[in-house]
Amino acid sequence: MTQELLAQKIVAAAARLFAHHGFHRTGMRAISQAAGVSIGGIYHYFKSKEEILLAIVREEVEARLSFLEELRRQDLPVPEQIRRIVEMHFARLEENQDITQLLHHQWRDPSPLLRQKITALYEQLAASLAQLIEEGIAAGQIVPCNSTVAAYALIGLVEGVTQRALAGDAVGEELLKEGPEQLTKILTRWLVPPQEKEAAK
Amino acid sequence: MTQELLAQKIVAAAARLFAHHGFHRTGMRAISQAAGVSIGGIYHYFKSKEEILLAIVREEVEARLSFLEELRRQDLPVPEQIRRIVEMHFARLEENQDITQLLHHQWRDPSPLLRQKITALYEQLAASLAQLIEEGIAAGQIVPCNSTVAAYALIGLVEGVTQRALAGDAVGEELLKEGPEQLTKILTRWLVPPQEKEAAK
Amino acid sequence: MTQELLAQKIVAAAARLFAHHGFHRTGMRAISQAAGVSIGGIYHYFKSKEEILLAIVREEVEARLSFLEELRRQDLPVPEQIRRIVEMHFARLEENQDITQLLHHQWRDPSPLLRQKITALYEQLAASLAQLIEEGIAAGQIVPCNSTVAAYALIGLVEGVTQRALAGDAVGEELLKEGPEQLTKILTRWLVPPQEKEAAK
Amino acid sequence: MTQELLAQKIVAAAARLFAHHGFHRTGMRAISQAAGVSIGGIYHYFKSKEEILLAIVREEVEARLSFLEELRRQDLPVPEQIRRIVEMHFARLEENQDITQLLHHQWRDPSPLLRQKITALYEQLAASLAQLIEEGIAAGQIVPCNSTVAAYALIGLVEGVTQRALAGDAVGEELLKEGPEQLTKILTRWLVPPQEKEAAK
DNA sequence: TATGAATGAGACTTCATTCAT
DNA sequence: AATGAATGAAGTCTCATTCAT
Repeated sequence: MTQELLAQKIVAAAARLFAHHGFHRTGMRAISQAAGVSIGGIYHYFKSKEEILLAIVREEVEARLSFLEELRRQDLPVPEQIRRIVEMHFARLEENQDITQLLHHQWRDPSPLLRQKITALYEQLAASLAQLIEEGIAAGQIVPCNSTVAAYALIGLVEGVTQRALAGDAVGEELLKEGPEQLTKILTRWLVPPQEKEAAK
Repeated sequence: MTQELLAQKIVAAAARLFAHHGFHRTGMRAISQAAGVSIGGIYHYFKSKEEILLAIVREEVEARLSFLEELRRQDLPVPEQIRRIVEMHFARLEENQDITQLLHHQWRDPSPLLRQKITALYEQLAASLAQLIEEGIAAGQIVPCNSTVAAYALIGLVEGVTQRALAGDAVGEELLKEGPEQLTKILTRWLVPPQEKEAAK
Repeated sequence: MTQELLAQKIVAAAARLFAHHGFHRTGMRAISQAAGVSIGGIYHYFKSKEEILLAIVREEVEARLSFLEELRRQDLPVPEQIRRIVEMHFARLEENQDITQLLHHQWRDPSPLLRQKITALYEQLAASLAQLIEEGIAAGQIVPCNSTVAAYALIGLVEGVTQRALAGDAVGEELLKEGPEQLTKILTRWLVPPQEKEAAK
Repeated sequence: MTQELLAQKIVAAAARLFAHHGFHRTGMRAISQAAGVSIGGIYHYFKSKEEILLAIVREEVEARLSFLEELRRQDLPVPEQIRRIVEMHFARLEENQDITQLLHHQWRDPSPLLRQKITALYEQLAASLAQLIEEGIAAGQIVPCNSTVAAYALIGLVEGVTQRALAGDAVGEELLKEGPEQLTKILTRWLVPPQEKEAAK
């Protein structure tokens, strides 16, 4: 219990520091101080600095995967599901900027082995989205297209906006405010066939 | 003259190494060997390692900006311009994966000061795209929308696919092959108003 | 009782690990796992890691000292006693390579204080041997010589062979097989006066 | 030139420290200070701390090997050759205690890989001695015996005495003074056949 | 101009030891 | 008595940068 709390504190501290200063520019000393643990203490919970990053990403990916699964159980129309995914993304963004920021682009930095592991995690998200899109196509709720391309395009589309939104300046705030609505519109135009749009009205 | 050639060699070597191993994991020694210059020699052309990265990004951003400017002079319909931008992106991808890969995501790694500089460069691209979109809206060639959101969404959309495309596996090849066509379709559905689509036929 | 058993297990585990990986390269965690005790548990029986090594060496030295004492009580001719010492060394070698290996050369590794303590133990062995040799000289069973030099030469002679014998390769096996007999021959030639040799026939 | 001098200084400093405090208890910081170089500087000449030890041992082994080769060219009787080897060993001992002390027993401490490398070097010495002994046997100058056993026994015999001789106490001084003569006597009795002994008179 | 030896701060990680439970 | 989480000093090594040549 206490142990898990400590691990949580380490992860939280590391996520914040990684997001602000980057993975390499964040030292174990900084993490240990931010988490209120000794340096050695960190190594009881994580075998290495890279493992901390892996834990952060894994946690976040798994949260999203279970969100997707739960969403799917509700049997909503696929366009509505996608709308909710975008909403979730922005909601999570506001409550936890650090980790969200980390999730996407930090994984170029570490060692090849870790990059590979993180990519594998990330892939699960894309695969899950691709499957969702294919189901939508089969149900006539989404226009036929290459679902793999679409999945990565969808992820990139949302990320492209959220990344910039987190800069903390005026443009960022605009994107944060307008983002969800605008993106939903874009996605509807892109993904939903005309007759479905009519029906959606 | 010789100097500029050497600087080019340094930039090329550094770009390749940064893209493959990351900024921090690439040492000056490795760059100097790959470029065939002495370590001291590098410091005649670049004040620091970060300046090399800055030069790489600046060069690439400027190439794209001048491409955009040239494109604009041709007075094509905006959707056609966007199509060509996507094409250009993929073309450049194939001929120079390293720098393209670098352009987008490496900028989390370096120091805050450099990050800021690179972000500023990057912003120019987004601003230019946003302006193009607004012109398209004004001309009725693009559906009305928040041009800033749209610009970042557009960039992210393309990047989301190209990032994954560069992994070098089977999925990557599929994306590389299908990407341009699929993305053009997506963009047409998203950006072009129905009546224009008819006209485009 | 249970305590002593545990202490024995710790000593045995530590001896094996020290012999295989060296004193410094063996961690308390490794010892605790190999002995099936918790780290804290080890500290109930030994004040420090160095005390474990000291205990190992002390035990081994004392075993040899009592062997020597018992041998002396049997009133054998000195050359025969020496022959039995060599035999004992090789016998112990086969049944407990680890500790034998440790006994001789590990003592350079630890701290000055411990080195001194181990050296003192070791010295007892040499002194005992020197005394035996002097008795042999007095009895005319051993050629006159500097008994101190002879004692250390004798120890080194045997160790030189056994050290190499423990490498585990083909040469090692040869030495292990030929060692006792060859060494006995060498020692006879070296130590026993001609007339005694005749008598020994 | 300067470079080699610096490397020599590093080796000398490291040898002294390794001999006095042991390999593991000697830090790179200590070596750098003792050698008057920065820590980083050491790494221009040696890839790692272990490479320093390897260089020390290699140098010493090679010095002895070339001594042996040169000795052999002089076509002396084998017993005389062996006498000179013992003399050389003691002479080198007095002029460079540190390295001599290191040569023999430090190699249990480092990593398995290094231990293997050092053992291989060491083996050359033994092989060279064994060959010398076999030549002596063939020439009737040495009593027939297993030359491998004899070589390791010979090395151990000398080492056993010199190791103890280096302790710096009264016993050590005695061994240092009496050693060469006593050992030569021992070796003559051990190795030289009776008729040769007569002849040697 | 060009070199690369030298610097030394700082990186990650290990480890013997302690102590609250 | 027994545990093992926690400590933090010290370990080896890397690296961007400098400067004498």
